Amino acid sequence: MSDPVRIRLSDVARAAQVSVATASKALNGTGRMTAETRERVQRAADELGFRPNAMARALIRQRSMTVGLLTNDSYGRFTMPVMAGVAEALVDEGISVFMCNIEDDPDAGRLYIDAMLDKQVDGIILTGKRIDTRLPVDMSGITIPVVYAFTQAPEDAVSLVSDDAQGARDAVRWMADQGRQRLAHVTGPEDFASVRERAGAFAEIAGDAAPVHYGAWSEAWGHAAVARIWGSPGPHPDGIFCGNDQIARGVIDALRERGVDVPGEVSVVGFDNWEIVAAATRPPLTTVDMNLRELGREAGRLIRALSDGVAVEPGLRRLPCQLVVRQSCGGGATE
Amino acid sequence: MSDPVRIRLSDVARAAQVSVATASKALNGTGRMTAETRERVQRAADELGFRPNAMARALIRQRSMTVGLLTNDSYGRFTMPVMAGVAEALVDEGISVFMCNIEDDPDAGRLYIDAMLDKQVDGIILTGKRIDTRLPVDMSGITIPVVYAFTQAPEDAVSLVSDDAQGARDAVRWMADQGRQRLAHVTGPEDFASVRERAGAFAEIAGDAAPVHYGAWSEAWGHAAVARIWGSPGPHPDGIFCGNDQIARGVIDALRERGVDVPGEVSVVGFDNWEIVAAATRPPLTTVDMNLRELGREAGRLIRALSDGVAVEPGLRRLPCQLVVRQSCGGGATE
DNA sequence: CCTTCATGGGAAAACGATTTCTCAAGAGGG
DNA sequence: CCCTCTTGAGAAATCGTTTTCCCATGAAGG
Repeated sequence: MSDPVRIRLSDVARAAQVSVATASKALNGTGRMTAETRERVQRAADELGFRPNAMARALIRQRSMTVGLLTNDSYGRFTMPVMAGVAEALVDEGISVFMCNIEDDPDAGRLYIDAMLDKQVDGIILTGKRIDTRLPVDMSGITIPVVYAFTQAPEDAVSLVSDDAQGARDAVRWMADQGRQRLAHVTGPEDFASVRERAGAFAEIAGDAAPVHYGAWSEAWGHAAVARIWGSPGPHPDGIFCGNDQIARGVIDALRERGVDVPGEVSVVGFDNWEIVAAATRPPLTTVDMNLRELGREAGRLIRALSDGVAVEPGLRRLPCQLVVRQSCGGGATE
Repeated sequence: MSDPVRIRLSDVARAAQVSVATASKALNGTGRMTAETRERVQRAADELGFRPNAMARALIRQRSMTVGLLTNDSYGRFTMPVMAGVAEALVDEGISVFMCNIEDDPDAGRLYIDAMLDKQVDGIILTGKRIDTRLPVDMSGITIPVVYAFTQAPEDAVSLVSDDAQGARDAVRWMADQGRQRLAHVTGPEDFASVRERAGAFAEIAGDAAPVHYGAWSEAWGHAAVARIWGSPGPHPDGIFCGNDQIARGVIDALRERGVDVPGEVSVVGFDNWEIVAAATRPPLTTVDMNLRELGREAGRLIRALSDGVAVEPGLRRLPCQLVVRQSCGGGATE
């Protein structure tokens, strides 16, 4: 019941009858010694269950093997996958991640950044819920590596976003390939960069004459948009590309309520691949996945490279999105 | 452009013309010295922007001011609020949280637990997505404080869950108070402890004769349940308590499609207060909030107490849920 | 036989704080 | 005038590693 004391390197050294210096070198594969000595130390370490104290190691190596992840996405919709990717990319190196949620509070931002700096993190990844707003933190004067992932970044920073335009193009092209001729776009507020980007891509494929309806990021707006479109005269669209999955959900529900068949009469495609929404629509939603996990993985790799001193070209990197085909658009698998 | 060197305590000491020992004591408010000296050191520290190296401090104090948070809820639905609460409770003490997601992978579990131990965390909080399954990690032999929050715990552990029975009772009682007489319960799979607990509470208030329909945690099941109930003869329920918000959403949608007015003819109450679902139902959903953030806060407090050596009674603590009244049940505010 | 050199291993200085002693100086008492 | 006691401050040990020398030893070469 006594506190099972932690085994120190000196304990291993004593057990193996060598000095701590030799023990350290043996376990780290550095220094020169006979194979026999190295093995003896290894064995002793294993038997005693030695685990090096990361604090002591960090102190001398000047590397804490820790990175900070700051987000303002309290809901976790975007952050959880990014974080999973980051962790995945770094776990093999024994690097762990400190996650902090600052919810748009600049004070919390300062507080957490300071805490990270005090803890000597090797790098900071900033991530958020919106690609065109910055986290309320002042990163000037920070000398450790910083990577921006899915949040707005200064020009000269290393940053990562999803290639919304490509994703949108793929989605719209897919509808066109299904033979849809009269396409429409129902999306969120025009002041979101991702809205403009997706709308631009939509126009690129569907033509400048194809209507774009701006509104809110909600199911309610999807409903309202359908009411508006079907309420006006003229031929109705046979394909609707939605700015996100919630809007798509609203659109599909509204169409069903009007007796319009999806995907028979109208194809619908969403954006985000938010499983919980996409899988629950009737029919299940064909939508664009932003590959946030891969984005997180890349962020992790970049942070690692940077803190290893590898030169990394600054600037914005766009990572490809992927169309996930379900049934709301025809032509899909029967998932 | 040169690396703005970090200020060390020795720099402060030199600037204030005292020894590091005195500087340390001055800044920590310990030791004996004239007020003038203390202030001088303080001033020097401020001017230089001194921030103590947490690693060095942790090494000697044997406290890393860090806690680990392990979860298997990759989606973050439950973990994000818990984590926010934990961070909130600990940030004032300068304690940060290491978050790791193990997604039910025992290898990842071991890996992350070891990483936390190596990093000398002062405690570990285990949390999950389900109250009646354990995380796939072996906690035996762990000597630092452990708190279980919203996940199954050994008998003699300190653990925290939401009081689902109380939440369910409140919800059902609320429907009864609205004059609903024929109550039904549509819920998830019977092998979930929370399903049984909520169903038990339902029966307690609605009577043992009131029907309980077990199924899946999905919208689809909500639909199916309504089809089944309304498909059979006899008077239909005028109040449906649902096992979670997704089921409630399905139920409400199905009722609307049948032309049954909610809340006019039938009241519906959900469970979870998953904003994104609850706010999008038509009408907005009255539902039970599990107060996960407060649960996280309490977990943080407990971990802190434990690592301060305060004695904490082991065992299960149930934290109250709260009914959030919207419009799906009548009687509510007009939010 | 003497010099040089490679080799295995250890002593000790870091890393940046905290904490325990120790000590000089001045105050006060007899 | 001497002794004791308080007070302010510093020297040094410590936390648990890594890393840089440095030193024996024995082999090889002239």
